[in-house]
Amino acid sequence: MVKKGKSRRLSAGELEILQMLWRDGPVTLSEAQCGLRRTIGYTTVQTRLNRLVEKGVVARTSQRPAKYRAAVAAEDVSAGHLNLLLERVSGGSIVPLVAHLMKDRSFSPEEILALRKLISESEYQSMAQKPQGGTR
Amino acid sequence: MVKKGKSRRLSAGELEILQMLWRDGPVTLSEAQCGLRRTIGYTTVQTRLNRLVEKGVVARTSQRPAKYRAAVAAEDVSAGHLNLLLERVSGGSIVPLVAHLMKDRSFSPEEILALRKLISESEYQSMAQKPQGGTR
DNA sequence: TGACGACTATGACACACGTCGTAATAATCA
DNA sequence: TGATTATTACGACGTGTGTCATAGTCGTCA
Repeated sequence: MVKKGKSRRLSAGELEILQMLWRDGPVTLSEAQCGLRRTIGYTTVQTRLNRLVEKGVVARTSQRPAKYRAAVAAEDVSAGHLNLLLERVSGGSIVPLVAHLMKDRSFSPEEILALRKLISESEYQSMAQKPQGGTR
Repeated sequence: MVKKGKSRRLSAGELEILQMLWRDGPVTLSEAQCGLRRTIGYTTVQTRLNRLVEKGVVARTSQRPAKYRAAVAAEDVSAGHLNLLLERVSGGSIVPLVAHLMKDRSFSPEEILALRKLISESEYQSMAQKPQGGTR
């Protein structure tokens, strides 16, 4: 189990780095710099990466051109942020959040299907765990 | 039209204040202090609120016991954060995000229904318009 | 109208972040 | 092996945020 302990906050800029790490996998410093959308100084990237390492969310190899890789899963971080958002804004219910996500956006048939599947599965789970509703 | 312009970042602590404002409506400073989960200093709340006012996300009346109220809608802020999260973590597709939202959570039949309805509506929209996408 | 308490303005301090420059160290190659 | 280049370590600076103290202002009531 990863030592999450303090569950430090990650700032927007740190997420920016992490995002690239998730997308591109382990990279060296120079690769990291190129991988970013914006161009920021080489040592700036270095500093950010180092701070991320100190926080334990990024790991670094000791080979000479050191490689950096994300040490936390994107899902974990996003889940944390999502839950926070959920609590803060929707009072815990996901429906308004999903509504917002779907608003002004169009989806492929595959996505529609995937979403339907998610709901069906969740419904099934609910019935299995709380079987007081009986067959309806 | 509200001057949103820069759409400044809101920190976690600022969201904490905003959240209370959304929940409790216009409050005075002392009410605000009581309204927070944690107990923090009176003048700390004052400072935070003032900074929020400077940023334009909170409005303040000029009556003597000044009342503070949120000047941005919860939906706006949440939408902004959501889109960011979406871009950063799911590469733009909402399916993984929704999957995460639904994981380890159970829903009432009403919620299931609401979610289904959302999907159906979205599906209908897609078929009706067949647009070249791009919610720019 | 003067005192008391509530409200407000202002300033201060520490720490986290974003940004980078410069010095030190390792790798490479003629 | 010495010079050149890539990589790394370290430090610095400004701004934003979280935290609060203190002093000034206003309202109210005896």
